[in-house]
Amino acid sequence: MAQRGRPRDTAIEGRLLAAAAEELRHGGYDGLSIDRVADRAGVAKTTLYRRWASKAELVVALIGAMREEVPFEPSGDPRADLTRLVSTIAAGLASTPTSLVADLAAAAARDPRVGESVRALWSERHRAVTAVVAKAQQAGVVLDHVAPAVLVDQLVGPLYYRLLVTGEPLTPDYARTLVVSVLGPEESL
Amino acid sequence: MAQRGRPRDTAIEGRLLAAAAEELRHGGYDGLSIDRVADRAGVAKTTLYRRWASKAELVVALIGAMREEVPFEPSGDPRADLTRLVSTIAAGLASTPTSLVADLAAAAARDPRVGESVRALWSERHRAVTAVVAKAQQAGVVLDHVAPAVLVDQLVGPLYYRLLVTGEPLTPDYARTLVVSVLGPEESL
DNA sequence: TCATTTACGAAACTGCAGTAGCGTAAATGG
DNA sequence: CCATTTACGCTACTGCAGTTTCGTAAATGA
Repeated sequence: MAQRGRPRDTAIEGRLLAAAAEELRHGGYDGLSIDRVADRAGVAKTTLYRRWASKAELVVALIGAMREEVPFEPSGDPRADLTRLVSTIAAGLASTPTSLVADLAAAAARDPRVGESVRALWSERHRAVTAVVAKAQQAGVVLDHVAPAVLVDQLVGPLYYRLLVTGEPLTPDYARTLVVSVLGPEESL
Repeated sequence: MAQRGRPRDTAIEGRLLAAAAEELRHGGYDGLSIDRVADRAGVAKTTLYRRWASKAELVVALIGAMREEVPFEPSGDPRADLTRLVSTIAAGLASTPTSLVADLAAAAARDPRVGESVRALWSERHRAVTAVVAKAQQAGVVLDHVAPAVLVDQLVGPLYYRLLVTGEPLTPDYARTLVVSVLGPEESL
C-alpha cells in the first residue's frame, strides 16, 4: 500500500499557507498574487496548483485554517445570548475587510466547489444563531408565528446586507437593535 | 465656447453599451471581455477607457441603462403592498445571475466610485420599501419600537443574504414569510 | 492659414490567473 | 537493479484588465 510514487513534501503546504497569509494581510484578496505566494514559499507555481485548484480555493483554505473558534456558552437568557452572539458576528464582519467578504461571495457564486467551502465558513455562526433562536422560541421569549430559520436570516442577513450592499456601518448598537426588533422590547424590568 | 478640440463621436457610447450588453448576456460578468467589447463596437480599447475607467464602471453604467422602472403604486393596504414589493424584489434578484450581483458587490467594495454607482442601483428598491414601512408604522400596522430603517434591512437584507451567503433559493413564499415575521400574523379576517 | 486642443486608432507593454510540456527527483514493487 | 508512479521545478504559453506612447483626425480660435 502506502503510496506508489514520490510522496508530497508535507512542509510545502504550510509554507504556502503562511506566504498566502502574509500576502492577504498586506494587499487583500486582490493584492494576493499566486506568483508571489509561490515565490515567497520557495516553490514553483505548479506545485501550488497541485494543492488548490484556484486562488479562491487557496484563500478559502487559508481562512478556514486561520479561523479561531469563538467559543460561545449560552447563559440561559435568550435575549442576552442573542444580543451577544449577533454583536460578535457584527464585530467580526466589521473587522474583516469588506472586499474580502465580497470577493469570497463572488468566488462562491462562480464556482460551486468554492461555494460549498465558503458556505462552510459562515455556517458555524449561522448555526449558533439558529440554536439560540430555537431555544428562545421554546422558552416563549419570541413569537412563534414564523420559522426560526427566517428569524435567523433577519438577524444575520441585515449585517451582510449593510456590509455588501448599502455600505452602512455595523455598529454594536445596530446589532442590539436587530435583536430588539425580533424579540420585541424588553417587558420585564 | 462650445468645445475646443475634436468632439466625441456620440454614436460610439451606444455601440459600446450594446456590445457590452451582448457580452454580458452570453458570458456574464466574467465572460465580458473589454477587448471583445471594443472589437465588436469597432473601436479601439483606449476609446472605451476614455468613457469608463474600468470594467466595473462599464457594467454598472450598462445595468443602470438597461434597468426598466418598476412602477409601484401603493394600494393603501400596507401588508399587501409590502408583500408585493418584497416579492418583486426577490423575483428580480432571483432572475439575475447570482455571480453578477456578487461581482458588483465585490467591485463596489474595491472602488468607492464604483460603490456609489452600485448603491445607486439598489437604492431605489430600498427607498420604496422604506416608504411603505413608514406608512405601515404610521397606520399602526407594525410595531413602532424599532426604526423603520431596521425593519427595511430585515425585509430586504435576508434576500441578499440568501443569494450571496447561504445560497438558499428566493421563493415567493419566502418573501411572504419575511413580511409576516415583521408585521406579525394577520389579525383581521 | 496656422497653432492649439481634444478624440481616435494602433501597437506595445505590465501584471495577473491558469495551463501545458518536459526533464528530473524520490518513492514503490518486482 | 529496474520499471513504474507520483511530485517537483522550470519554461513557455494564453487570455485578460489596464496603461503608455505615438501618430493622426477633427474641431476651435486667432
